[in-house]
Amino acid sequence: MATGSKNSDKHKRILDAAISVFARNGFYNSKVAEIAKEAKVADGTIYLYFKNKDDILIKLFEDKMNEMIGALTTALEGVTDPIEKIRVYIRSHFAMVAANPDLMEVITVELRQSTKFMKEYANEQFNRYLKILSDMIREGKDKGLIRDDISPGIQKRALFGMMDELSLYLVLAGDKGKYDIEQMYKEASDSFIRGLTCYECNEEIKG
Amino acid sequence: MATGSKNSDKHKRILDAAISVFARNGFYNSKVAEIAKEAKVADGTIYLYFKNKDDILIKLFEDKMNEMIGALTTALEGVTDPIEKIRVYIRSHFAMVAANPDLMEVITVELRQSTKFMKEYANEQFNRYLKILSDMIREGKDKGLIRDDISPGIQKRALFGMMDELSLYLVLAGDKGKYDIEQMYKEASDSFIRGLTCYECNEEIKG
Amino acid sequence: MATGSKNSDKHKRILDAAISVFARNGFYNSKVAEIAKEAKVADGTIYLYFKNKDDILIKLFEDKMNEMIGALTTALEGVTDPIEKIRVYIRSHFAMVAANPDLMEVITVELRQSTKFMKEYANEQFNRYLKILSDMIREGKDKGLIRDDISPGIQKRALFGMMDELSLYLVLAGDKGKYDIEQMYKEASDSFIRGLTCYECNEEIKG
Amino acid sequence: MATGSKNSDKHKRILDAAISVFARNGFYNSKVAEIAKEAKVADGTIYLYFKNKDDILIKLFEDKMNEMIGALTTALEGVTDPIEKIRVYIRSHFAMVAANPDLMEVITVELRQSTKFMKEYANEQFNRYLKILSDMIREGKDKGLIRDDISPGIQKRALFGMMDELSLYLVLAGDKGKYDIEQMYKEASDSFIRGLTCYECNEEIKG
DNA sequence: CATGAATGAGCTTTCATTCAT
DNA sequence: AATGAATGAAAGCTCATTCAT
Repeated sequence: MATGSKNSDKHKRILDAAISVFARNGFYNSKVAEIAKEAKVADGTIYLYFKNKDDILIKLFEDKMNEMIGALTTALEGVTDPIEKIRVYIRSHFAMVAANPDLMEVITVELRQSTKFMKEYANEQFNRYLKILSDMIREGKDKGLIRDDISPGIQKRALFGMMDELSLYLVLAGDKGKYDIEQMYKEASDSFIRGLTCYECNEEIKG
Repeated sequence: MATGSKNSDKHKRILDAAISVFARNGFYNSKVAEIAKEAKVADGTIYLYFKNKDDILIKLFEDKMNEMIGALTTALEGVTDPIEKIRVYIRSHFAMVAANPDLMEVITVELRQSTKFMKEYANEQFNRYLKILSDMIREGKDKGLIRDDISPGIQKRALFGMMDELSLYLVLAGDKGKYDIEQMYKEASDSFIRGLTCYECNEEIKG
Repeated sequence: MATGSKNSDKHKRILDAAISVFARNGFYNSKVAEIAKEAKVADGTIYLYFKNKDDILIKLFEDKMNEMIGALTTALEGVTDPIEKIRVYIRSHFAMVAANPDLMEVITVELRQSTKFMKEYANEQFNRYLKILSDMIREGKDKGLIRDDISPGIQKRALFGMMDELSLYLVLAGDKGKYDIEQMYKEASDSFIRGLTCYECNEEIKG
Repeated sequence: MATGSKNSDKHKRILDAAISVFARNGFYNSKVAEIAKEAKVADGTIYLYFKNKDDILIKLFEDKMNEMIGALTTALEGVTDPIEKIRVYIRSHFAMVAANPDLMEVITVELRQSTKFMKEYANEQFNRYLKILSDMIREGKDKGLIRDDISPGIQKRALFGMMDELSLYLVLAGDKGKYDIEQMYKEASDSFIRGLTCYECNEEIKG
């Protein structure tokens, strides 16, 4: 009775198993039976909680994107400086990678496939996530901290693409990678922010 | 040579068909039979030119990555300024997207799936491609044009990730996108280069 | 008896639901869960009253065949003329169709499938039903009202087959049918009886 | 090379196997794999010739109904007397039963299930078949050989229903049946025709 | 070299049935 | 007796791959 999650326990177990299995094999090489086995439920049980195999992935994205948005929103609470917000985002994204490598691998690897596959579905959450990024940049522009000639709509994607690729590297390289998260955080945030902010560099670059 | 071209004709037709089919459906939802039909060859003929379905994707990457490396190398010929080289790369990458949207969609979308799937195979070409990027950055450092505290190994991925995500947007948005390639080129190159180069911004950022 | 009615209530509800569901989908396309839902009982409850899905159909036949035999017996009470008995049967059968189209659809459609499927089971009731028909015919022969060269064993099947097919038509055509029950009754009974009885026609037919 | 039916051989083998398997188990208890095994083809081969399991049954009906219509049409060639035509039909139907008991069992048993299941499909052939019967009866009326008060639309169904049920009995009883085909033919044709024709019986029946 | 009919392993999904509550 | 979540066997169908022609 302490845990009212008697049932939803299974929902979570299936989702966790799916993350692990998808990370190991990729979505298309994963078998529903393997997820069931890892979740310690019967094959059929999965279909009590999810419409079909696709639905597992979709719900996985919706769920986890929501969590990521929540975590990011929490991390940004009390941060007022837009530039600092960008740093907080980058740090928080890398922290996610360190804490949930399997999940991040799935999101990073499968979201691409799924950008098409899920055009109709989970993109909404993804767009909400991206919007947080463009909002930070837009706010920086409004406050005069970020250059006028910056387009938040382009830079949100540039930022996400950079983070996505660096995350993929971290996740796939595992412990064998040359770079640690701290170093990546520093370099990614410094250079990206410098790119958005420096007014002095103009002549140099254009000249 | 007369017959040689007859054969490679089919090889090329299969590869071109694969690009179109993979772009339309994704690798795992594409059927060998559909590729055969689009290439106007028999199903079995494909297995005279490729070991199996995976092999089509692998060879596709090797082939096209080689072409991209060649095109980029050609574009870089005569360019000596490392900073200018980065601009040339960005311009050339966007040009590829405009000229071969299907191909770029396949590479952009499937390379992720395949980074794992193809760990043993085509990565070699991909790494050669990435190395061109880190070489440009390292050269910039050596010439004092790029900051000392920049890691070419991290920045090559940051740069590729940014370009990959912007390309994906262009490719998926099609004509409906808000941004044109020219604008993206300008903004991506300016801000990325600014991020690598500006010495003056240090205090501002750190302070 | 108070609790007895509570129980048989569920038994009846399940049977009624089964009639409606089987009529709608056919036996093999009907789901136990759908019957349960329509009977407003839990899936598992069905297995307190029936051994399995097959058993529902078997009991349905036994039950309803019994009712039909009862109804027919009642209708025949006081009728002494064997020829009139045949008329009463035909009229009573069509009346069943009009009053319980779903039930008659199930019996008419599924009994075939089930003649095999139920070879061991419910045939007993069906044979009792058929026997009423042959008894009427035999009685007619004994009384000299029906021709000597008629085989009750064949004609009981001919009669049932005719009624079965006409019922099927009525049931499937619904309101859109061209013929009404009254007309069918008249034509079916007149011609069938004529076939059994006419002595004068012999030459004509044989000649 | 004599047999150009190299391929359609398989089509026929699958259909023949389906008849035998469906007759043995009924449609819904038959497995595609069992049909494949009996036809000595691979499971997948079936799907080169038929869209799905349902389609096998549908095509089976279309095919065999066509054959039956053809056989009946041939048998009727040169027969001018409508009454004789009815006899020819009855004889020809029983002959089909004797020659192809499995097929007739499938048609007889599954056509019911399928009257619903196939509402959209093969009914066309079935209706063509029925129409031959009503045409014979109508012709008899026109020539004054069949009573005025007979409805061809009702009697075609009565006739078919009678034949269908008698066939079912023959097919299911096998050799154990009490009646032989010759006897059934005589009794079914005599009494059915008497029912349609006798003018003299009127008073007797009505009175 | 080319074909495409044939193969059959393998996967998703369904659903009758069970059993802890 | 009643429930309904959970089970897992079973089967239809797909599609990469082969091979006789």
